[in-house]
Amino acid sequence: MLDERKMKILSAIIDDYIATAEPIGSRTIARKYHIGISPATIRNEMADLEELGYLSQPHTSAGRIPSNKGYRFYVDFLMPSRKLDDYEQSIIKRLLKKRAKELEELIEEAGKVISKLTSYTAIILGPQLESSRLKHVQIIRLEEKKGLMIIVTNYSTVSHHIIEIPQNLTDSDLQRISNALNSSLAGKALEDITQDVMNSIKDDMIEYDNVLNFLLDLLMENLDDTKENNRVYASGSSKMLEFPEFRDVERARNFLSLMEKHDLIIRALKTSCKPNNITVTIGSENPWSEFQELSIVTTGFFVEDKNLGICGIIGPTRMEYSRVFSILEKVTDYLNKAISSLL
Amino acid sequence: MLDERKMKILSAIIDDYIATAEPIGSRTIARKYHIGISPATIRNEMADLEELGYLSQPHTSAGRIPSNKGYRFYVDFLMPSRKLDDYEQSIIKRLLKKRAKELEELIEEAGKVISKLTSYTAIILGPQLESSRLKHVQIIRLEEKKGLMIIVTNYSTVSHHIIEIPQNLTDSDLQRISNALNSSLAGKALEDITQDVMNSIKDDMIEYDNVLNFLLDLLMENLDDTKENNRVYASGSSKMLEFPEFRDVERARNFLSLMEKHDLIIRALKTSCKPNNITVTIGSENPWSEFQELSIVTTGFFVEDKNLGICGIIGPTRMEYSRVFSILEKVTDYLNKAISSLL
DNA sequence: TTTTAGCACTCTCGCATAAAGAGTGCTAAA
DNA sequence: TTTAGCACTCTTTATGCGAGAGTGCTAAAA
Repeated sequence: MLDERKMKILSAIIDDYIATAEPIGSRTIARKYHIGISPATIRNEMADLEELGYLSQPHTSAGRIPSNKGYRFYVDFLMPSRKLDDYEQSIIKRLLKKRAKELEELIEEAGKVISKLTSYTAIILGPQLESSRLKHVQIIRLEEKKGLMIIVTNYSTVSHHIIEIPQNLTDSDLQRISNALNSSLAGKALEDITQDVMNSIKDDMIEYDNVLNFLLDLLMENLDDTKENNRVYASGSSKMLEFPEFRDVERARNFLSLMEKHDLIIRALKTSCKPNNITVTIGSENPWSEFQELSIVTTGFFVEDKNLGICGIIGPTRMEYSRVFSILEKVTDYLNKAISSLL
Repeated sequence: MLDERKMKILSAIIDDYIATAEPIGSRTIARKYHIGISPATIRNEMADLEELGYLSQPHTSAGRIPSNKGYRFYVDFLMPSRKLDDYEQSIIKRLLKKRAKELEELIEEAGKVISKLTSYTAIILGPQLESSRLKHVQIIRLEEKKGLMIIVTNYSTVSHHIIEIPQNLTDSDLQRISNALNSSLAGKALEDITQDVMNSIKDDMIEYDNVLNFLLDLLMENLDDTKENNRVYASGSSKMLEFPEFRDVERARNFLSLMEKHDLIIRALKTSCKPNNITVTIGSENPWSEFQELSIVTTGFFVEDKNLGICGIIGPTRMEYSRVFSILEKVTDYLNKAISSLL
């Protein structure tokens, strides 16, 4: 563990580097942060901190910048906790006031708020509907052979699928089948609706034997679609180009094309996130090379204590962690409230 | 009008500039394109072309680059028409094979194909549902006071809205109201469903007088929502950073943040597009300053001769117009077919 | 009259050199 | 243990210079 003075110096260096993106020298520390020791002493301490792996030097005669280990120590022990200012408060509060009617809207809105307030890229994953319960399923006829299968969950998400209707079914058949499906499936968690459950329905409705297989298979398929609706809401990626980290076009391009690879993002966020806490993955802590120079901050959002999705922020490792934490915390807090008031 | 030789030279310069992004000198023209005259003569012609406004010079001792007027002339008169190669053909054909079940999917897919093949940003606007016909409307109860209103058009688009259901309505009331709405509204174009039409329904169903107003207002509102579903599908904007035009981060940032301003994009595309032709708006031909350095190529896509939306490409003014035209033409051609086979 | 060769001129780009500035590490004194 | 002093390193910025590319003009050739 570092002693008091080293921590003070490390903290000052990281704060300054986050603010300026320039390597920090001993003189700067002595001048700006009044620790009461001379640059020479600070230099010695800095050499120690470098040897311990918390700092590094871009070249011999430059100042120091934090290493990933340095950021990690900062986030875990040094980072000041921070209150939201009035502006941030008011923007976040509006989230709850918007009174969105559907979950997706709300989630998208939350993403926009996060990217607006932090200037980093907001990523939201979800809603993950495995643990949601089926509220309603209905088949409506549109044409002779074409129908609409509608699946509503208790989280107020609706998904619809255009399906083919077997020839010989009348409207009242469809209604009866819908009713039967509802009475046996409504209230069940999506993840619990397995092939077995489906089979037991078949036994109850032997009258429709010939067509039911077909419809149940369709329903199963559509439920799967609904479940794995792992949508990625990304917002504010163009703002990232304002950071000096992306002054190099090649880097900017890499970042932007990474943002278009939703599978990589989903994997990285899921790996990073422990839903109940706010977690940070700093640079090379992330196992995939695409994220080496980036940090990911994530936390889960919930409904009825079930993890519904992940709120995340992707930015350069030189990130204003303190600000990001405070904002992300508050936004998910409000998002949780907004979601439960939606149901 | 330009004489034969000037056109040859202008054409050579623009072709070369589109390929290399470097100013072209008289020697290059003489060497690469065998027009059979010496650099000195070409120089004279180039000076003329500059005076006429078709070319410009970045600085005194540089080669020439095309002006907007030059590009315009090129697109209107000089541009070679071009056949698609096998690769392009096969990618586009897959569009039709995909057999998407819904219009939105299809449109999104078309956007991806365009951006993949051109490397420019694809923008698709639509579907515009004003002229679509209502195929089905239904209200389903989800809870005591909560229901789902579903609107299906003859273009197979589905939109749903969670609504509040007046207390005193039974399920069979809902069904009866749904039926009544269907029989009086189904088959009508969305744009023809006006307040007057709604009022005449009220007359037919005086029994529900007290709640009907409320539901009809909701329906009206939701129909409006459905109509103005002016979604922007943008795809491939990160690829644009590969072009030397965006080697400057500031420009790249401007471009990317423009791509996030969907209202500006909608306005620009709508202004630019004459649905029945493929149209180009080059640089400052676009009235809004944000697009000064960009060109927009657009064309409409249709269903049953009704304009359903706009397919467009946004790229630097130094765009491979010939390639873009051929691809855009073919994609909308296939898109039109795919849409009509969807119905 | 049109085309071309020749040539002086202009401007950019790359490169080397130099000076300035920032910061370090080491040594020796406080 | 801390600090002042100093030599040293490395980057950044400015400057100058030559090479290269391209032009416009003039005068000769076709």
